[in-house]
Amino acid sequence: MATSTVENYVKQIYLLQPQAGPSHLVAMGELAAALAVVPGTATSMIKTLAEAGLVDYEPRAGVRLTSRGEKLALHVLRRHRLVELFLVQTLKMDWAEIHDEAEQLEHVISDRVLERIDALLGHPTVDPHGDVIPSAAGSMPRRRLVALHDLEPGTSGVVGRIADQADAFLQFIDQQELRPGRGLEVVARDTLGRMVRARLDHGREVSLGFGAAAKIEIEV
Amino acid sequence: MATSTVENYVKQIYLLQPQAGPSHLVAMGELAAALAVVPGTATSMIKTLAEAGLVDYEPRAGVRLTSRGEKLALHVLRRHRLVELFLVQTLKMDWAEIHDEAEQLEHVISDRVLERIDALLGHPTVDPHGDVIPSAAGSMPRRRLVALHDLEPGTSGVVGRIADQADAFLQFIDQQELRPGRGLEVVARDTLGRMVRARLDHGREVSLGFGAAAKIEIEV
DNA sequence: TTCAAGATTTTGACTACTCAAAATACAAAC
DNA sequence: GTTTGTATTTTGAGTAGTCAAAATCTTGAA
Repeated sequence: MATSTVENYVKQIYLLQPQAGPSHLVAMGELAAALAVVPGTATSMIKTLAEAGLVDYEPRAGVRLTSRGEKLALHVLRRHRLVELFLVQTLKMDWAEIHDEAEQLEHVISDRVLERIDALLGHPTVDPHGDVIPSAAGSMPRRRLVALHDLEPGTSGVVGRIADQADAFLQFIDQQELRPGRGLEVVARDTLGRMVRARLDHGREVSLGFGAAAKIEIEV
Repeated sequence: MATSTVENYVKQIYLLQPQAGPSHLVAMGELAAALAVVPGTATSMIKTLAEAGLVDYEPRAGVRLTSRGEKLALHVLRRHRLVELFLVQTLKMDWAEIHDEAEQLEHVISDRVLERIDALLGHPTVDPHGDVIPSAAGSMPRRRLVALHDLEPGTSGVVGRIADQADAFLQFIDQQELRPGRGLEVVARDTLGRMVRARLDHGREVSLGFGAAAKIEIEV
């Protein structure tokens, strides 16, 4: 059985993966910082995880989860998010104090207890922060995502996925403040000029060509 | 903060103390067996606990909790028993499977979460096995309980505690409808045949060997 | 009083982490 | 093409807990 430490490592890699470049490799420094250990510790621990088949490790480049590693990460995330919801919903705890509690509990909740909590809460799909709760089978439920350039004006939604891993494009997305999680509403769409205009949830507006908008997937 | 291991040691010493002689010293061998470690491990660990002021250690004689140790033990026991009740009552888990779960959870439940659970359950005083739940302040009322096989025919009382957490035994108790709270009257007792017969408060009668009856403690 | 049996302690070694600090690789700038 | 700065890896050491097996006590019987 995986120790808490192992679970924390794979979980953290999973969470950092989206921010990683097109290689999907999480840098050692970033990982170490996120886990609050010195870089050398992360290096040696990652070697152990690689032995165990949970990650692919490319020295001096970074780490990436194997499918087994990802499965474990999703399992931990499921526990974490169900526990958070449980703390808020059943135990009426304060929104702000649940994260650290869940951080501890996520490592000792058995499958049996977890499924009881899941049932008690009515098989929820999102946690209090709006993060999707992975399914018991160990996969994230599929979300219905629509490319931004396919949305009619007036439609609103939340950025769910960026379907292009190129460095430059991701930097552009960052600059435009279009990272996943950002809410927006389409205000104009010109099929002949092949461009779309959206107002972000904090008021700012952005214009994009269809070529770029096609790669931005929205949860309507 | 005490590690899980430290908490387990003090809890176990607390639980073994009543069976200890008038010296109140728990023998190393017993402690080691209860914790499923080799005796040498217990010895070295106990020295650490003595350093920390949680136990008084008399080499080659045994250990005894200091008042600080007892306070910690009661705190762990409170967590364990509230969690057990919570698992049965709120999560509707099976009587027999809760002990091991609670064994894990008792070490990661914060005071904040614990008090929420306590409130949710309505500040209960006993757990599903009939064991008294120590108060938040760390006090535990002693009850006068008598083993069922020591009761004279004609005596009546209420099942107060099941002194055996083994799965199979708990399932047996369930089948025999002898859970804590059940009223009964001893109708026959055969010291030579080593068995006892009792009529339950809903009319049914059960017969038990002394071996089993010894684990059923009655509040007269 | 001596001795064997049983319990206890000591010793040495191992696992799973961790840090501090020195060594090394790499990319970017000159 | 060398240098410099930063990220990464290596090395050596420490902590908490554990086991196996040898050494040592204690006790009760002969």
